[in-house]
Amino acid sequence: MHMARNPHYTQIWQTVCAIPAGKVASYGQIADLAGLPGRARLVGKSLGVAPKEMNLPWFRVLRSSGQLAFAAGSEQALNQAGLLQEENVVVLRNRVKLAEFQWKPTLDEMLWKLNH
DNA sequence: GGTGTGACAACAA
DNA sequence: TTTGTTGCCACAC
Repeated sequence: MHMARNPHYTQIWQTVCAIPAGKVASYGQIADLAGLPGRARLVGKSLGVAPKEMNLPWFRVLRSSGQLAFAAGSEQALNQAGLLQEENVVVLRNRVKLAEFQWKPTLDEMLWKLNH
């Protein structure tokens, strides 16, 4: 019997869904919260393959620097910046000020996941 | 099963 | 600040 190669995508998607509107998280932070420390790149990949119907708040996931993952001025970056600004997240020069907008999950927000 | 590739992170200049 | 290097690991060929 071999497991269906479930590469933790659902775990990652769940975690991304938990980011509240108006807040952002880094790829590494999502990986950590999903129980996959050091797998930030897997987070990016899993967002890339996530079904659109899932309506994931993918745009709330940024680099650890606060930079958007897409190149400044690219269509994707402008789209992401627009979605963030709809939530009153300020994007300047393709970057979000993490000190102001980074999600800091409370203990019960983290425990919520365990009840799944 | 070897090789190249990421929507990354940390660090060095 | 910006750019390059390296570590990382699951996945697609």
